[in-house]
Amino acid sequence: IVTWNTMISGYAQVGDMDNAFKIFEEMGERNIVSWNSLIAGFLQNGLYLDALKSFVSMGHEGKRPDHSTFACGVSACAHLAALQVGKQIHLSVIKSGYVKDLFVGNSLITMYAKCGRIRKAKLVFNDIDEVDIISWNSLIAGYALNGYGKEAIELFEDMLMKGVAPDQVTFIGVLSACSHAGLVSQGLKLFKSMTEVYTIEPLVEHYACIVDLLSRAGRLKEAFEMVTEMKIKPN
RNA sequence: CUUUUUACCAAUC
Repeated sequence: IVTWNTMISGYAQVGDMDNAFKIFEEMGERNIVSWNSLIAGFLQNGLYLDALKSFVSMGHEGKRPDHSTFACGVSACAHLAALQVGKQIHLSVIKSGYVKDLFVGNSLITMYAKCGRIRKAKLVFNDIDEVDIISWNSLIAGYALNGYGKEAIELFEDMLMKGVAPDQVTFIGVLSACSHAGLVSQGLKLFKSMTEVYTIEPLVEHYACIVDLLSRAGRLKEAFEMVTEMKIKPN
């Protein structure tokens, strides 16, 4: 079974979900990891509906999801903005006792945030005993997505005060928040601190946030200069 | 052997 499972995730990692699924169907006996590998594979390849369908099929076959399955199922709902299904899965998470799992908690934050339920996302965050960088990043990105620039920055500052070191994903979140909320000088300041204080090399995503920030503010000349002068190849 | 967070644009809701 382990060999078959490894093949499923191997195919998934190279983006070949047709063969991953073929292997899954052909194997005689499956365990929870077989299902998780398939569902995670769909998720990683952007096939969210297939991920969710597989999550449901698994239940129909009488298999109980574990923390990984739930994290993936909730994440699929997040990407699909499937709030009703997401809430249902949240209920079964509670019933099955996986509500304390960080991976599950973090995916719930994202799910509620992507469904526009930012207050609920914050509640889930607050309910987690020991949040990690992913929890912070998830909620910050959630605020950004929903246009709450000030809150995103406040959360970022809370994070720093708790001694958590931001990473590149954190900055994608805060910079995107600044762009959506029109916080131009804040955004530029954060971008500067990212490289100078936190010594994080900007990715194309960070430049995109700044170009977006400047462009939305009507500062097209500076936006253009940012594109032409950026250290990496623009996409 | 499997898990959660990651920008812009367009489309959809």
